[in-house]
Amino acid sequence: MLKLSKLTDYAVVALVRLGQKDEVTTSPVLSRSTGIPEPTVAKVLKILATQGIVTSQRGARGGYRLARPLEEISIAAVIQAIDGPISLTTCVDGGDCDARSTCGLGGQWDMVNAAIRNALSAITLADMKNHTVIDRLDGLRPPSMPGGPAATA
Amino acid sequence: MLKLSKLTDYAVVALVRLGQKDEVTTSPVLSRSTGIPEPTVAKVLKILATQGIVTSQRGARGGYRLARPLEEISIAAVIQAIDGPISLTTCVDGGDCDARSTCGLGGQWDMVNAAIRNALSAITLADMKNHTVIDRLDGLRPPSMPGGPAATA
DNA sequence: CATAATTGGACCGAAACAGTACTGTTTCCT
DNA sequence: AGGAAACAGTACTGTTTCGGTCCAATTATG
Repeated sequence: MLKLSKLTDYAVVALVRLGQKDEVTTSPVLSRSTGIPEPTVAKVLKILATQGIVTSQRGARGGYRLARPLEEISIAAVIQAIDGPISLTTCVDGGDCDARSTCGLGGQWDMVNAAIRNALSAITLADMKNHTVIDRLDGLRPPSMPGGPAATA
Repeated sequence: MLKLSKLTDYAVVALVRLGQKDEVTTSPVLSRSTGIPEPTVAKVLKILATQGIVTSQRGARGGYRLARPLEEISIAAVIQAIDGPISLTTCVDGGDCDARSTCGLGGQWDMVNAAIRNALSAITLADMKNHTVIDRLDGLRPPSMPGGPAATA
């Protein structure tokens, strides 16, 4: 369905919440303030810690803290941290595409991937809080749609 | 992994192949010329037919034909035909997002969805054959990256 | 030094997906 | 008119991935 996992959704919510206070926060606290089930939010934070999105402090009085301010964390970074690399097809690099010869289109999907990555990299977590990104999104639209081909979508 | 289904990949390959000849083509022929297993390519074409991407001719000497030229079929249209609507989160419209109150960010995901849809609508199947889309993709990049926030991805 | 609190990593069940097979309907050719 | 070819629809099965849970490693505190 081209939808990202629910974990990623949780991650964004948790990260935005984390960005509101610049202090270490534990999983239980984050669970209560976001409504996300405690084990789940713990898992999400764990993954984000390994990816360097948040820093972790183990032991008593431990918790999590944003590694960077919200403005410097793109949606693409979060998605890549949780869901893995953004590559729409398996036959991008080193994939097991055995029909490469008959397929006709060599690696044209990379182009599509790049387009999506661009769109996702332009939106930061800070933008998810306020609506200030809309102006910038207008700039993302193609300057002219020759003949109006893609009007189907 | 934010990857689209393999069926969609097959669909693009089959459609591009269909666009090379303006004549009805059967599933077996398409299977041989693309390397996609016959039952699978048949399934894909069936779905595409119901979505109006291709037209079908039943009976002997039947087969499939593009409903529109490749230039007028966007990647987004194909993805939506196979994988369903492009909506990254379940809490977009009428979703079962029960944490809407504590979630903080209302429906900010719609913005992200729109960005992706834009990127995907700007690429047509014809672009998948030739590399001519690159110029237009440059236009998709945000005009200015203030402070370079999303440089992470 | 012992204890409690908290993260880190491994495990397991469930749901969605890809792929396949079968049956029915329609159309062309003989 | 009869048979063959090809699409249409449905149902089934194996696999993968996702979401969630549990136990072990680590550290501050008293």
